Amino acid sequence: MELAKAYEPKEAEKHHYKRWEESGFFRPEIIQNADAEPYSIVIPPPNVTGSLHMGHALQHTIMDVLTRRKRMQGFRTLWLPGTDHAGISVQRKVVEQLKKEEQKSPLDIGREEFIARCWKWKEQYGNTITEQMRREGASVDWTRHRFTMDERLSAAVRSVFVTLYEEGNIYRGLRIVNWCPKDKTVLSDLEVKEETKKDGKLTYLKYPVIGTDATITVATTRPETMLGDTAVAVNGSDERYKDLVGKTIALPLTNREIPIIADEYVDAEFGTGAVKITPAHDPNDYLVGERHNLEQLLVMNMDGTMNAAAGAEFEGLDRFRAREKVVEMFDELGLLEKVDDYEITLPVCERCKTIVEPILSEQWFVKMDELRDLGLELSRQNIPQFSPEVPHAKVYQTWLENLKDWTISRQLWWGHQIPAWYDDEGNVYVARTEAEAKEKAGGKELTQDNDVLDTWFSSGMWAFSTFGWTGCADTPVRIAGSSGETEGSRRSDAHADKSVRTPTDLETFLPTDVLVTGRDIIFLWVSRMMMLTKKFVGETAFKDCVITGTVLGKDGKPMSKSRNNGVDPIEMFDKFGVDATRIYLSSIATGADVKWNDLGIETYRNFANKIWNATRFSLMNVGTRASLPAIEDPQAGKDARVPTTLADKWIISRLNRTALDLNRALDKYEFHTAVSLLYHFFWDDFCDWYIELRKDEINAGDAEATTRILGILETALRMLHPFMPYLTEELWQKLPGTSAEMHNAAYKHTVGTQASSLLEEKSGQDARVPTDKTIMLADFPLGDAGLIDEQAEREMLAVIDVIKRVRNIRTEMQISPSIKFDVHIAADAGFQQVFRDNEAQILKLARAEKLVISSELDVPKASAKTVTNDAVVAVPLEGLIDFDKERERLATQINKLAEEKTRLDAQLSNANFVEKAPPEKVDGLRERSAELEHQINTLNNNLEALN
RNA sequence: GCCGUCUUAGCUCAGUGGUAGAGCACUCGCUUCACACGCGAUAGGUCACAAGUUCAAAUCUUGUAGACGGCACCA
Repeated sequence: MELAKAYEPKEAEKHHYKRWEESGFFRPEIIQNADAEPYSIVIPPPNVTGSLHMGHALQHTIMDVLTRRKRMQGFRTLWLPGTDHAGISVQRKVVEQLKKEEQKSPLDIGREEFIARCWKWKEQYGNTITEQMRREGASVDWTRHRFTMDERLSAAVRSVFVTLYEEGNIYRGLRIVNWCPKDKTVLSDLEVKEETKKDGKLTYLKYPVIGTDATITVATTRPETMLGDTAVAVNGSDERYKDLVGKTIALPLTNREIPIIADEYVDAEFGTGAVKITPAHDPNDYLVGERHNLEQLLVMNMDGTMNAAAGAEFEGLDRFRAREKVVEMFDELGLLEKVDDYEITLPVCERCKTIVEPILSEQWFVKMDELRDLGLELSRQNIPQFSPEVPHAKVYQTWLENLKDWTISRQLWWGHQIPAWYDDEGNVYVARTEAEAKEKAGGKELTQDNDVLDTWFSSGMWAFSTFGWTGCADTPVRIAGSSGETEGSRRSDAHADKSVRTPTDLETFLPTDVLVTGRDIIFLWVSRMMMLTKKFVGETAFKDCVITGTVLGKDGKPMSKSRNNGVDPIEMFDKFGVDATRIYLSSIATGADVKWNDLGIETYRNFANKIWNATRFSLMNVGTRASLPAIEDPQAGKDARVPTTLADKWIISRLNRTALDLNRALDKYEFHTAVSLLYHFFWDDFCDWYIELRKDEINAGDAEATTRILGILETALRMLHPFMPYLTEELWQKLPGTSAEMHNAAYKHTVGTQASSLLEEKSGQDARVPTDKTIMLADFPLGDAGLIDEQAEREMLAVIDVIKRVRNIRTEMQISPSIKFDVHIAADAGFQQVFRDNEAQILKLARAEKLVISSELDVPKASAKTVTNDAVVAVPLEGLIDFDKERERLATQINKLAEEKTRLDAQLSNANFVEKAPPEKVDGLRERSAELEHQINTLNNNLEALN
């Protein structure tokens, strides 16, 4: 069998995914074992407006690694994909499109038509990311793809809303909210970010006090809001203003009179100690206003212009223009005290960066007390278990403890319209459907609330709405809902006998096993999913939560369009291959930020090529052989052959050790450790040593050696598969002896039998009969501690040491690789045997002519000598040796050993150390010190012998 | 203001009480019959700084400096 000289990722990426998907390999239904333990992950649904970025690539890789490993282990595995309707993002796209193509505004075409356009947009452009996920190799079950505005998911949203409303956990109220004048919608606190403005101004305005000549000075960063002032507040204990409290101010530019009040909120030390109070435009002023029963005067429109209440001179002016004008007019009136430069941080809209206006507005809110307590209760039990735990567990809990009510209405059209209807008198009826609402209203004509729900309201239900929960009669309910006095579970009794029907997805896959996401949405999404799932299904949404780091641009800043420092994953796929990109992303420490660096990915491109070529080598002799014994799995009980050579014992030991460590690392979500283990096992142990050690036999066509290497390789490919699915499938397919018989027991007999009918029944699609073998369903190596052979590893190390020391002599003595020389080794009887048994290997890898093994060295003076932990090695170099160089070489080596010995001896001469350190530690050092002394003496003798 | 993270070889990053690691780059040598996306051999670090705890600190504690993140406030 001939393979190309270099791995061509695109070739492998072309056909495997389609086959996997069409064969139903991604579906949990393919499993034949009824008792298989489920393993499930729901994807953080990307925005339909989105296209794949590095953050997705990273998270998807992690999820796919987890999913593929569990699938190979025979779990009933589901990774559920989906997309989010992304309210504002889609709406903005469609508004832009409408303006550009038809010069129309949403109002021109009306709500219904606008929403139709949004759907159209979604159909047309919303698949970008799902197609890109196929390229990634993401093994998601596409037949279970969900969209947050799917009919059933929307029904679920309405159920949750209605229930929370009926419980009093959702209310409508007039509050100061974050308003984005550009998007013309309210934003939750989490959607508001901060921007520091160095050129801010603090303006000091003088207000005349009626009945006196005095003025009172207030400072403000938003002078235009003075038009809505309804009081000036001072601290009651502030001597300066004591006499003014209770007096009245003639508010300039208006003909209003406002009181001077005393309130503890005011800090006498700060500014002038007097604060203008604008209850309709500032959250703190709002609270002061409530305490003092002040009028809430709204002076701004929702588009950021001033309204009629601001006065005729200001009406219609943009808020920033009005600001200038207020200052100008105060100046003209002689009431402008001063304007100071002032660095200020302003709230801005997360998406459009427009300065957010705090404004009084009637909105819907979720009262978070009960939900918060549910979340906190879990959090105290370490649910979810964050990886990495620091700092997320603590930050998450602290955030929950300080949780405020959640503004859930949004002034958009695209989204879940709030299921609340109003009659002519303004009475509200909350119901799942308009019909229900009408019934409640006694048949009155109703109009539905114009607003839609925050996108995160529906995302927060993702863990259960995706599994079919609607909260309605048809919800596939859970059997033993622990909290479950929800509508859904109450209606469940009729179907509650699990034994007589197929368990629903909700029963099977919730709680999900792990959530993988970025830290930016821990509050927005993770927390809400935890709380809502607990409340409505009585379950933990997920047990573990892996928080990935951020892939930064080359400049160390987060990738963004404005910085133009983004790296497109698709470009990386094209340049280095999907598998190289995946395993590189996996090699980043969990949770750590990393600066993008093409060199990192190149490392793994090279690694992929190394794997390709190791396979190429392993297969080279296969084609010429008529028959080969079946390859066997070199794990306990799976390989009947007893390894005879040291190299075999050693590589089997290393393989099993690697598999054990690998699984341990993956269980702890330490993907970078896993990658490092695989990289070094494959490259160092397998390629650099094992292949080289057995090369001659393999080239000579030795059946045992050829089969053995294929067995090791095959197992390694399975370990690598979750990280590098395309490459490993491509190569595994080419290995002789691989077959569907090697699939995990849970998938045996899947091929061509039950699975196809099952698939057909479930998906309704033309499920092709999967007659082919696939590494995807092969057993994931777990490793066996019983096959770790400490002795073989020690002996192999001795052999490797000798080879390395001889190579070192060759290089240091500048002896051409083409020149062969004799090698003398002195060692104890045990190691003599080891070296004798591996003579051919040592000869080959040290490029030696002859090996002389004895208990005492007997070599001419003109020899280069060296020591290992287990042997003394000499290379007679008559005519080749440069004595000065050899002295230098020996001196360097002695120095190194002596340094170590000095350190150790210093420690050993410390009575405190000997007394207090663990005895095995002390003994270890003593042994090492003795060994070093021996080695140094040997080298010193050699050095003297040269003189 | 509060909470937290980071600072390790030229670069990008692992490690986290017991002799400092990787990849890449660098130096030297190899057209060795799987791979130059390769092979072999070197070199390179008082683990930001200071003090403390400990027999032992890069690792724990405190402080300092620099980089950064979250939350709150911002008259």
